[in-house]
Amino acid sequence: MTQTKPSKLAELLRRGEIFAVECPSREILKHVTSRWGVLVLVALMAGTHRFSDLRRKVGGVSEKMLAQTLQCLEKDGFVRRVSLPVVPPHVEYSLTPMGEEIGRKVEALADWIEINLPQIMEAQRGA
Amino acid sequence: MTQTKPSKLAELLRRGEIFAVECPSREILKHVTSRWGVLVLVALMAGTHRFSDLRRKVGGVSEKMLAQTLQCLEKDGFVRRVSLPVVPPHVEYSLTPMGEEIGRKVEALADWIEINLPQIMEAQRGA
DNA sequence: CGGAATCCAAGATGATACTG
DNA sequence: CAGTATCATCTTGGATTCCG
Repeated sequence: MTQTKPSKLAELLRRGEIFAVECPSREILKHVTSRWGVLVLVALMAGTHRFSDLRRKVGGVSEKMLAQTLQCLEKDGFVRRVSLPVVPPHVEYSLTPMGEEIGRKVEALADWIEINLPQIMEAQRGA
Repeated sequence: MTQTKPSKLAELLRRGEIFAVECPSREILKHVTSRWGVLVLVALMAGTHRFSDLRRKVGGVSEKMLAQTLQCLEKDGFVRRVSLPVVPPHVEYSLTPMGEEIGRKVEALADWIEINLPQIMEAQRGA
């Protein structure tokens, strides 16, 4: 394997690996585009939230799924978890720099859908 | 219902309805961010594909899920299906103008992940 | 070739109860 | 408050088979 250090350009040209079954990107994509992952990222784009704040904001999420989603996003390096050692417990969640970057992409997608919802609904009927 | 025609600005400011359980956007978001929805949209960004082309390109997808995903995206108005009445059957799938728009958002997300995968993997270990 | 239909395994999600 | 643990359920996804 004569493998030179992959340049930024090479990486940019390497598109399409997501189509491969074993591509690690698929896992990340799965986390980020999961039912609650999307909403949590968008919610955190507005700033730091406590666990219960997020639970209230993201309608319909259960404690279990919120905790699980947050742990997952934290492990991927998108979410920062700060636990203040007080009683009662106080835990703050915010986006890391990477989290903000990917959050922008996700938010762009969500916003597009919200804005174009009328056209989409129309297309659904019209077709 | 004294409902004035919602201005573009009003729509832009209406962010956050996705957080509501009953928001219709959630359904669309679900279709678009589904396991195979993302990959099909990105695949179709490269141009028209036949069913079996997509099946080959999108690694790991079963016939059932591909068909289901395509129908769903077609109903939402993102995918155009053209069936040529020949034998053997020949069916072409492509993106509608709306599909291209949302496809760009999805692709941007997928590309970001692929490009930043090294950093993500590093963060996973480092954290 | 491009599906539709069926059956079944696996994983995601939810309600509830409990804990530091 | 911020979770964890457990169990029940509901949805996804895949293998297979059949059809125009």
